[in-house]
Amino acid sequence: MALSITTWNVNSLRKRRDGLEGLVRLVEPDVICLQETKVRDEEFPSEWVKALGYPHIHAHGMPGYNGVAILSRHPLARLSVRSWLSKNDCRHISATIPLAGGIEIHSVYIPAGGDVPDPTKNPRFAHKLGFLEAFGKWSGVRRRGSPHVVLTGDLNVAPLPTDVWSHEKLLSVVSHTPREVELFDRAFKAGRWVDAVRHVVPAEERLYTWWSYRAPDWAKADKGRRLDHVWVTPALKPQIKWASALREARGWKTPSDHVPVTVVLEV
DNA sequence: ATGGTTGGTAGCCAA
Repeated sequence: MALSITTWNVNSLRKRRDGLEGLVRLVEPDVICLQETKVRDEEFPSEWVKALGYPHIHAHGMPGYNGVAILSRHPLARLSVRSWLSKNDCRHISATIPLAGGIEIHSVYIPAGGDVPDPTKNPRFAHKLGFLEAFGKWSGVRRRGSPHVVLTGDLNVAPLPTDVWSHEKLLSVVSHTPREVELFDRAFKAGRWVDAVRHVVPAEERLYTWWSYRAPDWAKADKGRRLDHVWVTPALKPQIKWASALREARGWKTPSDHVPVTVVLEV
C-alpha cells in the first residue's frame, strides 16, 4: 500500500487552519509532520485536526516558539519526545506506525541560527552548530527493532548548490554556509540516509521549500531555499514512489513561509 | 549596506 508523508513548517498551527485544509484537500497525506506549531499542548487544536481526518496526534509544544507535531490517519505507537543540548525546547518528536514491521516517523525542527554566521558573535548560530553536531552523532545510531525510519522536518540547512537561488551569494548566509553544510552532510552520511526528495527530483534541478516573507514578490524574485527534508533508511529507498514540494502553497492567502514537502512510499 | 514581513505575546524577540 501507499503511505504518503508530508512535512510542513506551518509557522503557527493556529494561523494555518485554512492552509492545513488546503494541504489535505490537495495532497491527502496519511501522515503530516509539523514544525513551528507555536502552541502549547493544552491549546493544541485537536478537534479540528481530528475533523480533518487525523485522529492520531502526537504533539509537543511551548508558548511562542518552536513546537512539533505528528498527525496521522494510522495509529501511532511508541510516542517519544527528544530534547537536545539539555534544552526542552520542543524540536523533536517521533512515533511509530504499525505498517511494514513498524515505520518510525520523526518530526524535527533544527534551530534557524539567527543572521550572523559567526558562533563567537551570535549565540544562536553557535547553538545551531552544536545542535547539528549532536544531531549528527544521534543520526548515525540505528536502533534495533526499528527497521524503517522516516526523518522529516525543517532542518534549516540547504545542502546543495541547487537548493538555493544563488550558491555563491549564500555561502555567507546562515543555512548554506560551508560549516553548516559540512555538519549536515556528516549527519546525513553517518546514518546512511537516503534523501527521498532528491531521489525523485534530480540534484541538477533547483528545488526550494522556503521563501522569505520579506520579499515584495516572492514568486517573481524566487529567492528560495530547500530547508525542509525527508530522509529515509536505506531499505526504504526502492519504495520511494513520488516526492514533491507544494510550491503553490506559498501563494495561498496567509501562507507559511515554508511549503509542505511530501514523499510517497510503497510499503 | 540596509530593510523588508509574519507571528507570538506584550513592547520586543525569533524567523
